Amino acid sequence: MTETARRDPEAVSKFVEGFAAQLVEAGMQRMPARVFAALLSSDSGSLTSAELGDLLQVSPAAVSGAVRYLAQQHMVAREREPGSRRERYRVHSNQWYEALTSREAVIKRWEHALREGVDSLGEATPAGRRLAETLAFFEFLDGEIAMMMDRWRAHRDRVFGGGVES
Amino acid sequence: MTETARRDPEAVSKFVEGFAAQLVEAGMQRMPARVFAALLSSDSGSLTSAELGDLLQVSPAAVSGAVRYLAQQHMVAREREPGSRRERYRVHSNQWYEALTSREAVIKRWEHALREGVDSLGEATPAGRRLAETLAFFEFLDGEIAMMMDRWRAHRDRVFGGGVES
DNA sequence: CCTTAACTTCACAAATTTCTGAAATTAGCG
DNA sequence: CGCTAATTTCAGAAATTTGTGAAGTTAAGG
Repeated sequence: MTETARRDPEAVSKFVEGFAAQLVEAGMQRMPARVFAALLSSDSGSLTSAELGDLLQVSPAAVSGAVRYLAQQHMVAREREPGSRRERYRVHSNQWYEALTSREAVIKRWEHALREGVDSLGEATPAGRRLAETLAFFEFLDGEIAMMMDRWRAHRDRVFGGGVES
Repeated sequence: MTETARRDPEAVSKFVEGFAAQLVEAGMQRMPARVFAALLSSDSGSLTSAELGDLLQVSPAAVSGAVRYLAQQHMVAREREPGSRRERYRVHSNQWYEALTSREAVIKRWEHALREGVDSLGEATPAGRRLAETLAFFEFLDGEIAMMMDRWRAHRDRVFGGGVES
C-alpha cells in the first residue's frame, strides 16, 4: 500500500474527549485528563506543549498546569528535545498504569490517617477495631499489588511480545 | 474497670476530618467523604440522618445528598429502623472496600472507551497498539482483583477470626 | 552578552460545584 | 384517613475550581 490510513482528527478528538470524560468521572481534573488522553492517542506517544495547546484548543498556561500535575503523578515524563528549548511530554505506556495502580502516596496517607484513628479511638472499641481491619486491608493491598504487577508484566510479555517500545 | 474509656468527641472529629480530607484528595466529594468517615468511626457502624447532621454541622439536605451518593457507590447501606420513619446509614466494614477495589462500573467504562479508541484509530497504528495494551491491562486487572479479594478474605478470617460482625 | 523562543507564574474573570433554607413528598401511627 | 415526623427536592447564594491573558523567568543560539 502506498499510504497507511491517515489519522482522522475528528475520530481522535472523539476518543480524547470521551476517555478524558471517564477519567474526570473517576476524579481526575479535566485539563490533566484531556492532556493525558491526547498523549495516549498520539502515534509517537509524545507531544509538545504547542501541539497540545493546538489540539485541545487551550492556552499554554493550561497545558503547563496540566503537565505539571501529570508529571507529579508519574503519568507522563518530560523530556527535553536536544538542541531546542522545546519540551516533549511522553506517556511510557508501561509506566502510566503502574503509577495508577500503585498510588503509593495515596495508600500511605490513608494508612497513616487510619492508624491515627485506631490510636485515638482505642484498639478495644468497636470503631477502633473497624478502623484496624480497614488498615489491615490496605496493608494487604500494598503487598498484593506489587505481586500482581509482576504477573501482569509476564502476561504482557507473553501476549504483546517483549519488544514493544514506548 | 467500671467504665470503658468514653469517646472523646474532639478526637473523633479530628479523625473524621483528617480521613475525609484524604478521601477528598483522592477524588471524592467533600460531603460524602465526611459522612463516610463519620460512619466509619462510629461504634455501631451506623448513624441516623439527624445524628450525622448534628455531628458534622450540616443541613439535612446535605446529608441526604451525600448518603444518596454513597449508597449508589455501595459504600453504605440504608436500613429502615423498624417501627420508626427514621433511617440508619451503615458501613458494612467488609463491603465498603470491596466496593472501592472492584469499581466494576468505572473499569468497565474505561474499557469501553479504550475499545472504541482501538477501533477508531486502528489496531495497526502505534496509538492503536498502545490503547490495546492499556485495554489488556484493565482486562487483566478485572480478573486479578477478584482473586485478590478471595485471598484477602482468607487472610482476614485468619487474623481477625471469622466472627467479627458489621 | 543580547535576543528571543519556550515555558511558567500570577491575578482575575468565568464557570462550576456545594450547601442551605424552604417547600414538597413520603410513610408511620393514632 | 388525617397528622406529623423524617427525608428529599429544588432554587439560589456562596465558595471553590478552572482557564485565560499578560508579565516574568529561563536558557539556546547567535
